[in-house]
Amino acid sequence: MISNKARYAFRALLAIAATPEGEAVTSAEIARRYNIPHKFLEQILLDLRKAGILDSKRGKSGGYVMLRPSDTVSFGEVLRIFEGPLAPLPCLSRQAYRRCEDCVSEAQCEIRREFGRAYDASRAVLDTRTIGDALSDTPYNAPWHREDRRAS
Amino acid sequence: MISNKARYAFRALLAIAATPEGEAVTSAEIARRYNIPHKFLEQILLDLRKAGILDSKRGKSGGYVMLRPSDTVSFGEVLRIFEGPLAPLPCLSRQAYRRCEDCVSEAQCEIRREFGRAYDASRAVLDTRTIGDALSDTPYNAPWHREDRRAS
DNA sequence: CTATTCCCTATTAGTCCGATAGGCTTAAAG
DNA sequence: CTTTAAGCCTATCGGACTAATAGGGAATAG
Repeated sequence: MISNKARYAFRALLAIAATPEGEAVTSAEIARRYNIPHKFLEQILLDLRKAGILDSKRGKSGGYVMLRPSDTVSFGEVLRIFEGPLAPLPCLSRQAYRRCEDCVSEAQCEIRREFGRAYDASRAVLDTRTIGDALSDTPYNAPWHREDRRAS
Repeated sequence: MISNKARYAFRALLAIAATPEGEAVTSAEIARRYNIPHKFLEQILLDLRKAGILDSKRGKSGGYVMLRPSDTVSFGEVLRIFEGPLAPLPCLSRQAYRRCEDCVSEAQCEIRREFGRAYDASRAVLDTRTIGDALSDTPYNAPWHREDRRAS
């Protein structure tokens, strides 16, 4: 299960990305629409701003807007901001690699192999799909349906 | 990241499943081989026994053996014993469904849709691959390579 | 100048993780 | 029948994290 914090972040991002260009959304408005504790949401939006995803305007008629285009912000990126590394094992994380103390041989570790597969599959979605995709409901091209055009 | 507890459980299961039929493995032996705190491991093996996956023999020359064949025990099943529901959102769990309080319309929820895809992809590995597969290194048939023989 | 909105930090209750501890029960070996 | 090696069971505990709550400070439009 992902944390409430991360889920609220997605809720807010989708709302902000869905509003017309140039128009700002306030934290209070988002909190009201989705029943999110207001002060809690403020912290979350602050994190998203510090991560360079949102921009904010203070004072009356202030609020939040996207800093980067919504189709450059993947679900994986946002998730990592609030949950840390997504890898199921420390030895599978690139950004936070650690050896497992109970591992005899990483190269032959069955646990690593199987969870590596699960992680790859999960990442194929999370690191590919963006907030923009989700909003426009761009059909998801699962790898097992995807025509791979890299080669030609 | 999965918990140490779950990782130790896999380590133990793989060790037990890999020993010749009829031969029991002691918790002390496993703890020594993999640097796992012994008393902690005991609790884990107890959980696996209560879940009907392992059988145990007490007293001198006792130990643990598989109760069910190792190729009927999936990674997903074991994971659920120690981590609870694997679904990334409460509204995606069949065994522990809960509505998200910040959700306006579940049917149109973009978060649910995208995480549903990630969950499906992950489950395609975790609920398919078994301890037995992992030991024999049965090649993983990713869905995007798999020949589907259901229809004919 | 005032209302509105974002910005920042501290605190807190509760839960979970990762062990550690201590003793009880069972059973094979001598 | 005693010893010894195993599993069985419950309690406890420090530390980290989650999900808020709280209280104000700073900027800015009108």
